[in-house]
Amino acid sequence: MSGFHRRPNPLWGPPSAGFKRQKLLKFSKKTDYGLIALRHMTARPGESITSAREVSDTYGVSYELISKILQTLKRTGVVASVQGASGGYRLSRPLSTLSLFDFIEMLEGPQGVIDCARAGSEPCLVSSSCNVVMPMRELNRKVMKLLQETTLEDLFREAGPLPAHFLAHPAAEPPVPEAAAK
Amino acid sequence: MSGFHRRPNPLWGPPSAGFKRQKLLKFSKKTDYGLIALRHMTARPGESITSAREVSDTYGVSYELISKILQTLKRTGVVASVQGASGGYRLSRPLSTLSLFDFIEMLEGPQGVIDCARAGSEPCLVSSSCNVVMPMRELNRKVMKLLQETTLEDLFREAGPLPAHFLAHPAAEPPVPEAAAK
DNA sequence: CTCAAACAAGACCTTTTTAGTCTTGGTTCT
DNA sequence: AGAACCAAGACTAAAAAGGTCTTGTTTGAG
Repeated sequence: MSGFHRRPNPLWGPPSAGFKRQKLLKFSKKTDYGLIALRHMTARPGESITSAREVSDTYGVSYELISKILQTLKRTGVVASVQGASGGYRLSRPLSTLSLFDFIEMLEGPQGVIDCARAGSEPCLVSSSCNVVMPMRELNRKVMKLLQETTLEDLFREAGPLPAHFLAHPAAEPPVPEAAAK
Repeated sequence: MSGFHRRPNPLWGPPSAGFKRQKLLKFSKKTDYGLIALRHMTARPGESITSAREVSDTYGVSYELISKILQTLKRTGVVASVQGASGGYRLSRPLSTLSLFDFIEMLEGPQGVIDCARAGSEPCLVSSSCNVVMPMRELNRKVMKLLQETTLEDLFREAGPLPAHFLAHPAAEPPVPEAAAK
């Protein structure tokens, strides 16, 4: 071996402050985009229907992505879809009845702090007498409770009104300088 | 050299039905193993020193992994290390002063619900007037508070005493039926 | 009655993150 | 001197997440 390759490893190594990304309670973009979409829809009381394309154009997120998310939300009964040319999505239940907990589970699957319990023969190497699982469950319960007590309405109300330029019709006047160039 | 323990390691086992993995508040194994190690150490008041090898052997987790974690914990002042043949690690502060929040941050990095900040030129597509960020921050604050209010001592106390077979000296009597074969 | 715009669904690819292994070096007790 | 530690980092493999592409169906408008 000729010498040591001293490549900087961005993960793991660096002193104390080299951390890169947040985790814990970091919802994936599904939740993120889902919230954005619902927020957008609720903020336009006049127009009860919103297309995935509109959300995609307004916020610059991938059409397919937002599409999938809205489809999931339709399956779980949060929105209803309208087929056809001038179709789209519409809220099908008041957001005051939708907890953040439920919303997240819809998009990200079952939530929990620990998943020692598995389908395999042995649940987990240490689980049979794992001293960590039990107290974690308790913590988990508390966090979940917090999420259950927060409705999307609460969340959006705290956020204040949607800025005007998000409400403008994309067709009416595109505020983005860059042309679609399609 | 036929190397190290070839344990099956079924932690995080096979894909379950439907959703594959839990997220949200799912700590990585770092936190998991870190807790196990600290728990192990606190449960043996007589023996104030514990080697990484001992933890690794007792719980069947990779020696290198647990080693790295303990090294990190040393860097952050939770444990102190003792070099040499009969060296190891020892708690260097009471766990009643260590919040779960701090512990997790030590091992996983800064925590938070949202990271709109992107590596690109713009921080985030919607961040400048994102209606979702603000209320999320509030939620985040609550969750973090919960983690801050829980100390590792609380966590372990709730868990009850460590089963006896985890306390036995590995050298004294190996409780595992399968021989090390090396 | 055709076309454009929308929903619907799923296969596929790319990147990032995580878990785990390997190597080398240094310390201290016996 | 050697065994049993800690210490630090590079490297590899596997998994997850994010994103794209493709194909099909419905429906309103011209």
